Amino acid sequence: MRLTRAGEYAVRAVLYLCSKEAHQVVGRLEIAREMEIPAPFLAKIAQQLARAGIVEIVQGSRGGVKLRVSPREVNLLNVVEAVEGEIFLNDCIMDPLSCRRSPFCSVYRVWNKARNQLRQCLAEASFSSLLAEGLCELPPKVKQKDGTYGLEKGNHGSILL
Amino acid sequence: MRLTRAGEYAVRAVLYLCSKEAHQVVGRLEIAREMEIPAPFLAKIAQQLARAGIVEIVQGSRGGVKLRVSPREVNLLNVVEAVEGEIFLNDCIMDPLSCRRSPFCSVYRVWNKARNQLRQCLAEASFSSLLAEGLCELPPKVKQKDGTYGLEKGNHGSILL
DNA sequence: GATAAACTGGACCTTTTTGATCCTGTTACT
DNA sequence: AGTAACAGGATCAAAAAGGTCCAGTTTATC
Repeated sequence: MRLTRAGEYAVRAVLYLCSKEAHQVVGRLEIAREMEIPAPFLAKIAQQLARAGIVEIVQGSRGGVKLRVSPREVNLLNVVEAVEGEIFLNDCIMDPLSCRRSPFCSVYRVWNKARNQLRQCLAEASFSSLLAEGLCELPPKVKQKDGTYGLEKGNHGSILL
Repeated sequence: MRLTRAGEYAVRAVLYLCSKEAHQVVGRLEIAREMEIPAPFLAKIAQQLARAGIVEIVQGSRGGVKLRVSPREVNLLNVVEAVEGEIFLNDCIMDPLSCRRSPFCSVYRVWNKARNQLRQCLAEASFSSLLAEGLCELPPKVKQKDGTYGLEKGNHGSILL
């Protein structure tokens, strides 16, 4: 009942991209370094985010990843479900046939409510709102000329979840 | 991000016990048979429920499991957390030190809200209310002389999640 | 056009978790 | 005393999580 590392890394990566200028291509190694994500693993995660239409992967020299949607249009639910698959909480909701009584079961109804509530909560958290709240930094945010928010080169973990 | 089999079985087992008369000792094999739970696995689960104070295990001949609390006093959250451990949804909430910025992180705050909401939802679902809503059966419930609700011998899955 | 930088997709690997089973010992009813 | 039933630890297989590696391909730049 918990978010996987892949899900966590995906959120970090998208958060980093959102802190950059729109449609800017960012190298995989840069994201991995700044957000403390294992670089080869990030490659897999980026592919899943690309399949979900959240990012676009640019091949070749000077390639990398760029955001395909605006930070206002993407939320925690999108990103988490892109890498973890749809959230169901339990088997009888994922596959109602796994339990013959599902539609009539009071327990089923509670889980279904819990699931809807959880997905709603994550869907309400757009990345623009997450960034607006301070980017997870201790010092007050300062917009810098490269478009990032107070991220020094080599300052690992300035944006961390 | 889903309930384990152990969690599902625990809910089934407690639901079955709640459908019996108060403090009635029910054999492990009976519960396993009626609720379609692997019997040796149920032994483990019953021990966890006992450690959590939800049931009491009666040893010796004619032994088994009995409820230690009333169906009004036990809810889905109690039972699920008894076998799965406390629900956290993600690592940074389980262990705030795993991420240096947790208290200042907007993402952390969203997950925390989601977690509280989920636990609240499960906590509101007492077993007495779950039973009141119909015990997951298709036919209207009929109280029988053995204290169960419409469970015929060998009618597997009359109470299913 | 050659080279180097960078991603692709699949294969592979290790560790942890899940989902059990089994066996010896103990408890308690008859 | 005998037997029914649980305790608790050891064990085990399958699946998922978490990652790594490599041969191949794409693209910018010299």
